[in-house]
Amino acid sequence: MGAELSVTENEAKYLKLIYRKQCEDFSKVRTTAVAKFLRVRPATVTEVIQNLSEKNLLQHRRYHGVELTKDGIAEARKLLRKHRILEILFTDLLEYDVQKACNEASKLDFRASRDLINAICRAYMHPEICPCEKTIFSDPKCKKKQMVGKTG
Amino acid sequence: MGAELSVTENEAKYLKLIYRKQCEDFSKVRTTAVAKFLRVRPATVTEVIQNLSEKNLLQHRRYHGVELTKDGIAEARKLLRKHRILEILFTDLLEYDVQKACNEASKLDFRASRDLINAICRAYMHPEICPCEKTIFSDPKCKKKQMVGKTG
DNA sequence: TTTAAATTTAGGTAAACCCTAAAATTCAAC
DNA sequence: GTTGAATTTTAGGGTTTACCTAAATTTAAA
Repeated sequence: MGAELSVTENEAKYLKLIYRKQCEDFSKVRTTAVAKFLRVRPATVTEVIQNLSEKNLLQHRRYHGVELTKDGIAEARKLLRKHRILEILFTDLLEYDVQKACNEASKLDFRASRDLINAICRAYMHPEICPCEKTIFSDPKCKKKQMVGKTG
Repeated sequence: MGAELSVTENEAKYLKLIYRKQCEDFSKVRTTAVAKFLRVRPATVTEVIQNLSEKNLLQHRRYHGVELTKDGIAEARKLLRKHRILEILFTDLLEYDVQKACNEASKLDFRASRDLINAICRAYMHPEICPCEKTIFSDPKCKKKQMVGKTG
């Protein structure tokens, strides 16, 4: 819970990847696999993992892999929420296919403000799954549109 | 025309600013004014200007200000097209006010792909002015939607 | 012509990412 | 159990980006 240091865009990329592998695919996160996927050297992956660990977003047992902390999971979900809401926008409004939508969303998700994402979420009636069927995490600050006039 | 080096996000910010001041407001671009606006020191502005000059995006006469080159103007317009198309999206779909739309667009414009912008452009029927009444530069690759079936 | 304001140069710092080479560790096959 | 291949980590660098301060330099207005 310590004063959380900010995450860079690159670190965010690792966080999303780790979350998806670990929490959604239930597979082990291997340094070499991550390195291959991101086209960097294993030593680079270790370094980033150590940085994320210093920011208390994951725990790292040398040679034994990583585990996201509570904060790490929360951060990853915030990022994936943004990512997936953007995917909804791109498939819906622009008729992009899933792959293309995911690609574009990856370029923008980190930069998109929480407010912007919530506005898009509202415009699309608070979707609960993204085009690839993954769950879109909710944001307590994302309010449904106010009804005007009497209810019923 | 030389093999154009890529522009960083920060340099893109300067380019947009310089274009707006010089080509749209017809006012002189002063180092100190830019520094004040971007909250950096004048020496920093000079440095960035020198980098843009090395990339052939503007000409710099020491102590006498800058002038965008053909390439610089083209690059600035590409960026401002992206910025303004995003503004259209945010004011239209999300009912953002001009100020808010501009803010959010500034965070994303540099990262948004040409293809994405053109898809949004199409979805909004190829708008020609942005919410702040500035012109949206056109992209020759941005095709109108194909009509299906017979015309007329 | 002087001098205040604006601009540029010189010489830094820090952070973000990435690398290679070498060392440490794991684990699976003997 | 030992060993050796594969994996992972450490150590020590490198580059780029983006900033800064302090000291020149240049401009332009009084």
